[in-house]
Amino acid sequence: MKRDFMPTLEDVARRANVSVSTASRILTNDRHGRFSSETRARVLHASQEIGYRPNLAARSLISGQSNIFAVVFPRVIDTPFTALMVLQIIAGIESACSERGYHLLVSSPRFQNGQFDAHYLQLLGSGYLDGVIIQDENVAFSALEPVIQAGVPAVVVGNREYPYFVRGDDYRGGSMLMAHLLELGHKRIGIIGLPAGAHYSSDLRAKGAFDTAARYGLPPECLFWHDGEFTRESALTASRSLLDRHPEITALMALNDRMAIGALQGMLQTGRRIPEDISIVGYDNLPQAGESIPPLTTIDHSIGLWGGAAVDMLVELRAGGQPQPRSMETTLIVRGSTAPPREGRGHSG
Amino acid sequence: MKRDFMPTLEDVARRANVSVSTASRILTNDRHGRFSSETRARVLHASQEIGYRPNLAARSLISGQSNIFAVVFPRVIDTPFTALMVLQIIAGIESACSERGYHLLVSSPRFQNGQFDAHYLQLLGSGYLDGVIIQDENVAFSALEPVIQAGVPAVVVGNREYPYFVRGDDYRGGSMLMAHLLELGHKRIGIIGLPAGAHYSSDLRAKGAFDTAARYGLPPECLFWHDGEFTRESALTASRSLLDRHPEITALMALNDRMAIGALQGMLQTGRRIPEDISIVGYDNLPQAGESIPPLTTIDHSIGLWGGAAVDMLVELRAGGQPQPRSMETTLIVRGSTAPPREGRGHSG
DNA sequence: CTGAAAGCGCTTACAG
DNA sequence: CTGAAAGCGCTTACAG
Repeated sequence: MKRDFMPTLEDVARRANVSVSTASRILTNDRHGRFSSETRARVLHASQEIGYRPNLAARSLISGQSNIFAVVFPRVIDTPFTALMVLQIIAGIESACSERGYHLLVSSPRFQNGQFDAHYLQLLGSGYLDGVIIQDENVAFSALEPVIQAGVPAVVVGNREYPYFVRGDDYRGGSMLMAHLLELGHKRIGIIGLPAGAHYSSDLRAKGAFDTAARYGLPPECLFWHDGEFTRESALTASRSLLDRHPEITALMALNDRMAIGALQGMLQTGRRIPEDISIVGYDNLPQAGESIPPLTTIDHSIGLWGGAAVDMLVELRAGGQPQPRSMETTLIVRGSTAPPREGRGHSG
Repeated sequence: MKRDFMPTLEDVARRANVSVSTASRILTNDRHGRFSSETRARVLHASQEIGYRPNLAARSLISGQSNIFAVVFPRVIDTPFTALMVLQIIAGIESACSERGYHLLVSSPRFQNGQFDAHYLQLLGSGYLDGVIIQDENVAFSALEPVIQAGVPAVVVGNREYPYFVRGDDYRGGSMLMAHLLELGHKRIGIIGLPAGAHYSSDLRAKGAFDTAARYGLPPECLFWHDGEFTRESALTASRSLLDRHPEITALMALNDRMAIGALQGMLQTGRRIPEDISIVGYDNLPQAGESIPPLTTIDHSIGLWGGAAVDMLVELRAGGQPQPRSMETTLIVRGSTAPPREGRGHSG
């Protein structure tokens, strides 16, 4: 099953007429011993000639390091690999890993019967992983817990509590969105987010929004909540039912871009125009947010930079350091999906 | 750096009062020896108690198997990890791997200075990989080549020539799209695809389309080609310039859905209505194709099933079998983006 | 500056 | 049915 002939260190050594130790030291740039440049050249040359590649399993077994990081996105609320948000992050991680000489494994563990699948647990305990970058937003259970138990260095992406994290400022993002709508003059606002208490980031964004409404003097009865599932479909439905029940709403705040796009489509289906009849805002600033018609007002929290930051932290962690957690820049991006409410609307309930 | 205390087989053996060999055999379900159910129970129990997880590096070193597959999408024409098409495939592969007990590594090698990056080559020669699922559509150079050289079992996804593949029928897909437009009555058709001779699948789709036009008696001068890059942006521009130069065009065929969506947006920007003023078709049947307004007429080639099929083939290959390559079902999905040309249009040039 | 040797944690003939 | 031993391909003290 194995490739017919894979040259080993011994082959290199023999060919270069040195011991295996010497070959190993030269090939790994060991600071031990200053080999004559002649020896060094011989080894390098021999290695080249026979196409030597170190066996990573052997190296890993002896050194306790695999040069493999894993990115884990639990399969729960969401189907991770088709969510653009997740992809943006993975793309950044893959680039950074590749630049720094790490390989990247992807894992999307399932949670059932009170625990994560055995395959995931086996991976964590296998010694294969030098580190894990993990999104762990579900309040009800933690995919990070088994990582900690296994003693694998971890960096969290998002809002679960952990000393090493990369995240945006979700509270502030929610705040900015609400402030933007209020300053445009909206007075009846629908909000679509995950059920309260389920998801760290969604909760924070919502809290930022509610607190800000209060600060601006808008009573809670003027905010209309509808549960969503972070998917386009869920918000398509949610937006329609929200406006069926509360036609006085003049602005819709979706707690991610995917839902904002769903809401936009839902509103178009009812014949409303965006932003003339209703304003819509999202969160994440996915590429898609700029491509919808009209383009979405949303929050940018620099997700393209998360992957690189997370990998850097993991590398530092492995080197025995205590990396600073990273709160990424979070800004409001105003585009065409928001405008003041039409005259005579939004001012009385 | 390694977890402080990782129990080994020896720990299990000691605790269960058996030899390491016995512990190993029981834990790996070796058919060698029929252990007394009492011994078996003791070992299983001990293993449970101390939370034993096999060290995969050791296992891999001795067995020559890692239980790791890699999915590789070269970073060339495209930025793989944000293309939904790629993601659909990866999602399928990840599920299938997880079900069958394999871990999944992702790699997106860069091609420069006439070869792929060292990191990729090192991975292939490392002995870490039990198999590779690879997309290798670029005519100019091959990411599959080094895989073969390294002796790693491979399955190709798409149209590069190789005995083990999973793909749709791109020639037939291109054919069906063209036939659909011609039967609606279109006589001046724009086509946006990758530059001829660059990309296997794009070329086949184009060839299917051109051949079919000829078969229907439409002269080649009535087909207007514009190079694209498989991205939304490229088609947004391409569609506009195509119609600037050839306003007689009544239908646009984009060789993937992403470009079809770009074309749709490009046409909307010029004030055209879809499908009244111009019909648009895509390829792939991504979820997004059904969500645009109007939804896209496109080709479905079952990409959700590709991952599972590819993993199955790899598993069979590793078992010494000769898996049948798979041509996946390829069908025309007619939606709202196509209609007959308006009266008096498309009939004279 | 270089080498012989031990050992990482497993699996698997080989004996019994 | 069970165990002692060799060995997978490396790295790294320990000697010289």
